[in-house]
Amino acid sequence: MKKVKRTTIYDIAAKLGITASSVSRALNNSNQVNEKTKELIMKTADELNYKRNILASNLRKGQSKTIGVVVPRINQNFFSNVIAGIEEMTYQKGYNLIICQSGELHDKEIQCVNTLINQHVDCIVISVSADSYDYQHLQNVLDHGIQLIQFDRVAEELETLKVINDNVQASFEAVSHLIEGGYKRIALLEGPQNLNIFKQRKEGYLKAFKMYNVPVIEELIVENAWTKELGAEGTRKLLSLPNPPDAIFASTSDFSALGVLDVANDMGIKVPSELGICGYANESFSEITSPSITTIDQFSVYMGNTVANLFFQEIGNTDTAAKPKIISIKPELIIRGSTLKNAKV
Amino acid sequence: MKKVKRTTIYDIAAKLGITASSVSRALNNSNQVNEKTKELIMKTADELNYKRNILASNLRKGQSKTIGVVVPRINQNFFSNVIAGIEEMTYQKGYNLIICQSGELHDKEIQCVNTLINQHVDCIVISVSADSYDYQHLQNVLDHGIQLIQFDRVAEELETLKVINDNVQASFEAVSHLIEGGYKRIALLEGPQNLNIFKQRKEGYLKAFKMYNVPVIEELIVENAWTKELGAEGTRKLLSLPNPPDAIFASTSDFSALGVLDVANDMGIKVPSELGICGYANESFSEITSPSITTIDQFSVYMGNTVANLFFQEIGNTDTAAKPKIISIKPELIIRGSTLKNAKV
DNA sequence: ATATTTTACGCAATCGATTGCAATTTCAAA
DNA sequence: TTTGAAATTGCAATCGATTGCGTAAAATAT
Repeated sequence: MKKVKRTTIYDIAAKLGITASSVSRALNNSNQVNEKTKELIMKTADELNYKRNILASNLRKGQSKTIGVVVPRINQNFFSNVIAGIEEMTYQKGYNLIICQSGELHDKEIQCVNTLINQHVDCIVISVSADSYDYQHLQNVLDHGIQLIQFDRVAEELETLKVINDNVQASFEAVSHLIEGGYKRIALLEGPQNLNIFKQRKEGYLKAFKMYNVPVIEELIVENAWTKELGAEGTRKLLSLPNPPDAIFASTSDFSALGVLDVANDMGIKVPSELGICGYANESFSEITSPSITTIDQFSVYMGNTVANLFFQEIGNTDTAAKPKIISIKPELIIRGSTLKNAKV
Repeated sequence: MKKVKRTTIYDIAAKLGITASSVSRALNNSNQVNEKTKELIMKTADELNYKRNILASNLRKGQSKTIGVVVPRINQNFFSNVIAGIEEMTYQKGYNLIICQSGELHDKEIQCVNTLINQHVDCIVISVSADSYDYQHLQNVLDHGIQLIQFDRVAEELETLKVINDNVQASFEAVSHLIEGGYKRIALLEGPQNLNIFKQRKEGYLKAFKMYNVPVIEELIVENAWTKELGAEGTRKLLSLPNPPDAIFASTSDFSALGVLDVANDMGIKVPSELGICGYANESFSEITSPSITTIDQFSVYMGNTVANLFFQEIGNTDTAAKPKIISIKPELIIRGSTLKNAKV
């Protein structure tokens, strides 16, 4: 690659016999520079193919107009949607996004966060990884005076801005739907309980049982079943119980629900008449399985939008005493074939 | 958010009664600073919670250690996988990724590219949007001395580094598979022909016909059918022909193939016995439809890896005369139920 | 024509890290 | 003890843009 000397404001200034100050002011559309000169400068800048050096500009101004995003995996539907949603909003305002993936690893997450602090980003947006056990690195972000916004998977004990789904409610509605549909023995595939979201989904599950006065059966709760494979494994165990469940709520994801469906098919168990299945996240495929899978939509793109807007709202806000905001988005239960026990399909 | 004065190398220097020069050298692990002082500096830096200001560093060094990525949509499986693949490699080398989405719009794409030039990124990685009609903005990237890598959807006339799929070959194999499977009238759902990838897929389709000495039937080629809806629409037209096809190659995507499957199901046409279906891209759902859809895997994550590695390889290379490299990845035909005409399923 | 206010522009410092060159110190060889 | 080389450290310029302060020039008022 050939080294090209890029044109600076000094080049423009030299060509016009003026100072860089005026050029800078003109380019920033300051009103303390003559209209004629301004036009001239603009024209020359264009001719010389000038592009402002953001590094220099930001260094001087002490900001970076950059937002760092840390997610477990970029190529996971939910996260890529949230990122798309963030980008949509931030792009308009001239902000850039730096994206990192933690790969669900605590150490890598720490590295990512430190990288972003180094970059002097104006804000860090994060959804913590599954094996995060402490949050010193997030506290560190705050100590550096960097705005921190957590979304979806959040460390609740940290007082930061948060954008979350109301997992309890969603889960509650899903299980209520199963109960009302006539299912009697409803199993739960749960995720790592150190993640708030999975804890909340379990909470919603239990809440529904309480509400409908149905006793909870411990053996129907399967830990750590948050992939397709683990979901399938859990299902096999459940279905070979002397008294197997007649519905399974795969609270971790649609992938896990897919595992359930696979096993049911293998074992010749009819869905939804003999076994109801409910997933979580409204992955695109959940609509096209047969039967299609009842699931919960999290409005992920909208969630991204919300995160971005929250940030912009806060930078305008100098009130130190303001309490950290928590925005909760209500997910929506999407009822499909897999939970329609009594319907004629 | 409270304003926090961040510690600089001058703070460290002052505390130790030495110069910033030495601090800088120590932090860069230069060997022209005494081991003892170095240790002391490191320790103090740590105590003061020092983080290097990358803006200043990069400004001075005239680089940004940042790679810009422009894709039509972040939250599209293929692209988010490529991005994940790029990130995997670049992260290790201390590079950051700035992500933009063009939304398939030419103008937004230009804006994105300009933003990235402003940012003084070291490299721009791009997959052009569907309605791009000229490539002045890409030429502009080169004129600024910024490395440019195109992937998947590329402007062929521009001499840049490219990482592509061998679409012709993949398409050829897919259609050959259909022909050999006993399908006689094979239709093509094609995408916008201004995108090289779709042109190539059509080429592969035609090539297979030639190879097997099968005449091409123009009425079986449907333009611009690259979403699920358009795919469905095209399929309806095709199947209502006096002499309908017995196989459809949805060369644009699995989504389009899904549209085909839906219509076939609606019309009571049996897949694969009465109608064969082949998609493109190996979306996760293609495996779980019934029947599962034969498709083509593009090794998207690997493609991202390749892009990143290509970049790192090139920055070491000062040879101006070197010709731009084109790396072609061979996709793989994944045969599934939807094209097994004669198999007993 | 003179005084006063605007307007437009220049000067020079600043943001924080890096680096070529010079100066000083250290240490071993003569 | 002197000398020369090597190892450390300091000085000061630099990257490019921004901005407070000051001044000259132009515009307005007296």
